[in-house]
Amino acid sequence: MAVSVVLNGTGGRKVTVAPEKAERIREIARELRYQPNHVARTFRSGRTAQVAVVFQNFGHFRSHSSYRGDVMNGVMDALFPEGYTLSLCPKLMDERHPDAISDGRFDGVLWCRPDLSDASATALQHARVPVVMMHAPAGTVLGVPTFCADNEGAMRRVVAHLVSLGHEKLAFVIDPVSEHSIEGQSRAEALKSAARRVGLQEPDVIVLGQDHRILSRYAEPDAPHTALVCFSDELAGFVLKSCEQFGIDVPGHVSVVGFDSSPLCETTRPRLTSVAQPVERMAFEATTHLLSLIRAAEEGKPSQSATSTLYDCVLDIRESTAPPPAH
Amino acid sequence: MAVSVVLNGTGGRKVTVAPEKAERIREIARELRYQPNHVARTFRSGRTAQVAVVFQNFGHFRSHSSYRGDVMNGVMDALFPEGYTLSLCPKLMDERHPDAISDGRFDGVLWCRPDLSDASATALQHARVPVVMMHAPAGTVLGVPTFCADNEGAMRRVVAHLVSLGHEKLAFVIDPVSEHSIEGQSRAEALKSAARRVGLQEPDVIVLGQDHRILSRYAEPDAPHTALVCFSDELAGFVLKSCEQFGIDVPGHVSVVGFDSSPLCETTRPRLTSVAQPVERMAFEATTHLLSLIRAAEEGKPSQSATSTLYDCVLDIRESTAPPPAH
DNA sequence: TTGAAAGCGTTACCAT
DNA sequence: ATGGTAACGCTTTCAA
Repeated sequence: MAVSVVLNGTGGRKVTVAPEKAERIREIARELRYQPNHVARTFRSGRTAQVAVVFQNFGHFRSHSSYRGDVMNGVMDALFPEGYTLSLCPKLMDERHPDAISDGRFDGVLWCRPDLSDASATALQHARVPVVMMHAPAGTVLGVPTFCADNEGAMRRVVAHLVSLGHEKLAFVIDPVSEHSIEGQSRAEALKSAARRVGLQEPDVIVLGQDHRILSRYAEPDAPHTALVCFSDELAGFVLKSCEQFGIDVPGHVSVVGFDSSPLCETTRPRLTSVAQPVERMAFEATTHLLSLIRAAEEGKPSQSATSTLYDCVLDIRESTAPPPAH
Repeated sequence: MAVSVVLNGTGGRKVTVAPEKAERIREIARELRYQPNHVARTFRSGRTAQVAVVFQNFGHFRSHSSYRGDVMNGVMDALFPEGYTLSLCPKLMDERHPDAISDGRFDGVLWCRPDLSDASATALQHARVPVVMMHAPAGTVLGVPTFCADNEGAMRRVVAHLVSLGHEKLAFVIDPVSEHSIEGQSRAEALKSAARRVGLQEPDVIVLGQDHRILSRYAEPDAPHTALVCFSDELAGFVLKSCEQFGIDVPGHVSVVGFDSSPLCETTRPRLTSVAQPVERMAFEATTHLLSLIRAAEEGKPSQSATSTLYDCVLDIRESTAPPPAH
């Protein structure tokens, strides 16, 4: 009816309403406290103006990590000025409902969860809405653009720093959960390849579960490694704590490097040297790209081939790295 | 049709379908990659299974404060197991669209934004969905339940701590934005009343904008106050920085107390004594209550009178408080 | 310029 | 047991 035209400015822009009638409509609407029903409009138009964000390791982000906050800041900065709503949906977080992606609720999905199962991968690939991934290398899922830290470059910087201090025997430390994630594999490989580049022996990969006794040997002069490069700051934090318990001096006996350069790094003793990914910027640009894909899809444009973007990481050098012990 | 019954288990539970037909339906659905349209179901049922959270001072939460993360953790812990989706909506964050609350998209709203304008207050009161507020004293908006820190109790603890150290001249420090918020007023009043209780002179209220020169006098022996109780950790952090610039020793010349006991408190020099609110628990319980209101409304139960819950705060004593300087 | 009608996908109800 | 029909609120198209 005319009401729709007057109040919501729609109506194929071919319809005009007499000014006085329009005024009367507005008045009555005010009187009745009329609110256009957003769900009905969404239903009719097929446009939800809503974007979902899916996080990895959901429970883990209760820690002091600022990761989730950084992602959300970037996402909101991209979404809100464009009028999009951000949605965190339990079904999407749960591996068991992978095709909730395409249930019509979301115009697009930002998938920050490289630990994907086969079912999720299939669902992502067949999603009826645009999807963008963070923290996954190019081509992880066919047709899905990726925004990822340059793990190779990051590990080259880590190795350069450690080598400049005199280290030769490195190890990569990872937790059993992340071990099988794409990002975990990618960082482990990147460290190995960076070490190879400078002629170092290949770093070992240490999977560190509940039992940290393996760390106890690092006080001894014949320790197998003098520097531990950790998958995350959180893990590095646990390593520091265990070292303290075992009477191992960091960085005197062994150097420790984290990943993310979160606020946690400033609170540990010693303060933690760590790789900084520009998480907020990655999230912002990934989301912006997602919006452009959404608009293209709405205008019926053919989907372009998937792009992939790598982000340079810097090494924030703090106090947990130093020359290895002299023999 | 039968399809609805078979695939979505609905259909007034009076309808039955022959097993073989049901199987055929399922098969075809699989073949077509059929996905029930969630928007249509929402439209039809009027139930969105979506709850909105509205934050205060949106821009401010880019800081190291863990506030927003704490709230979100509590909210998600309450929502996700019940299958509700969390939504952050730019319209709700924006004062100009207050009645987006009732546009049908949300089954309920958690309003963490005591800095409300008159328009928002009216919108909250007339909302067609249940609303719950955090950080606002009882009765802030008629009919809206509140979940709030016990500012009175918190300030009594702060005063007790400072008095035990020997302080007599206190001030409340607040930024110009928070000054007019309900929570700002409430904490200022709470400090005054706590001081009065123990026979201290009434604390001054210092509104601290960009210009911190007013702090320079605290190095002098006749400084008007020996302890500054700040509205937030963030503000306290700025105070610490300015003090350092002016050569004022904290806690030697003046003691500083924050509010929130966020991770920031561990990173400042000296580490910041601060009041801890159980933000995550508050958010969890507020959200749980919201869900119960939503269910009651769905079942057509009359709305109960609004409850209000106060949360005990503890004082985390760190390094920024000490006895006042001897004259 | 205005009004009437169809349809989006789902589900509840009521005839068969 | 089965399947047809109407309705949710909105927007667009078409006819008056």
